Amino acid sequence: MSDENNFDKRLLKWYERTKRDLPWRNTRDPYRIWLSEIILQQTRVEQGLPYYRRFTENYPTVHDLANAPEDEVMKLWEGLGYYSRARNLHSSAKLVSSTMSGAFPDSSEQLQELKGIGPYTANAIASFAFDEDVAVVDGNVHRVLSRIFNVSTPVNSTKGKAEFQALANKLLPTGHSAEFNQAMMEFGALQCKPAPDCTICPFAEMCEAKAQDKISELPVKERKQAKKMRYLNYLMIHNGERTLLQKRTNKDIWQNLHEFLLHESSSEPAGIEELITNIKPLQGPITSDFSIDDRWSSKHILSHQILHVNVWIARSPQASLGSSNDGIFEASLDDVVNKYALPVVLKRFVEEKYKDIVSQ
DNA sequence: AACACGGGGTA
DNA sequence: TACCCAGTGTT
Repeated sequence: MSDENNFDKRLLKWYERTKRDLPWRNTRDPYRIWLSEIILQQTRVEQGLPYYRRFTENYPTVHDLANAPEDEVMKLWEGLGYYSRARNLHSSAKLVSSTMSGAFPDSSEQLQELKGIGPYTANAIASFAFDEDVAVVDGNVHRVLSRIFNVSTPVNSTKGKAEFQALANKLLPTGHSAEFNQAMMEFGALQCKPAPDCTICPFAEMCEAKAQDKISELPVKERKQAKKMRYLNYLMIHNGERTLLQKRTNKDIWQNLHEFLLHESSSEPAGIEELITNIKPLQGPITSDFSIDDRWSSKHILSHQILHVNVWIARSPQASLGSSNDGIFEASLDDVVNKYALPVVLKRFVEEKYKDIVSQ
């Protein structure tokens, strides 16, 4: 139909007039495009931009990233969230650097075999770096297509995923996937926003959702997930110079990030005694000779849970704090700030309290 | 198909 | 508060 035939021309015209100058649009290097796409998963351009600059500066090539220590990669990712992205990034960099001698797969299908690359990212890299005729479908594309063509199939259903992908592929002009995909996402990000100004929209007169006054109802997304309440109670034992630290390894939030000795509970702990009872190594190789200096509390609201974070600051007079075979180790306070990646809430704690602790 | 996974911006 | 963001991996 004619509306659909004109769609790409109208979109590209808008794009040429409105597009932002973003660094990953000025390269064809698959490595940099891949890096930008991983960073931008579920992340706004403005938030991801400084991280992209940091990574390309520290790791100009995939080999540089592959050869970096994992703790260093996690530290560069600190504060960006969804930390499995950083682990998969590093893991895939090693694979590409070694077994593929630095050359990324050049098709969407093969790209999806890499950890951290799903349908969206594979199509993005394949189109931006290799001009493959595959359409990207992300949150922006859902908004744009559901509204202009009045598609109310839930975007996160199996049927919806197939439908939006097929529609986007149909609209894509052969041989121009890179520009078209950039334009679709830019249009969703700048014009067809969750609460858009339709008075300046180039599709206003052909937009089916606008004609039916259904802009605010589209796209349709099925939701669930109630917020969970968690109490993370930390004991920070230090001697003014070093402190005890451990790395999170469970299938849970903050995997591979560092934290102090932890006792998690489902309600506010009775007191420090509860921590001392429940943190196992305290009965063993960790020194029990300490005094509580201070207590710091903070409520951290995440998308799917509310974290009550309590930190008891304990000073030990002993030169050695002890350690154990439970992955607990001594780290200098300097390294806690500069070397190890911490969850944002603990990073905030350190920033607030670091000077107090070292000056005692 | 349903969940888990972060942190920050916006209305 | 609720929703959203250049989504992916696991169960």
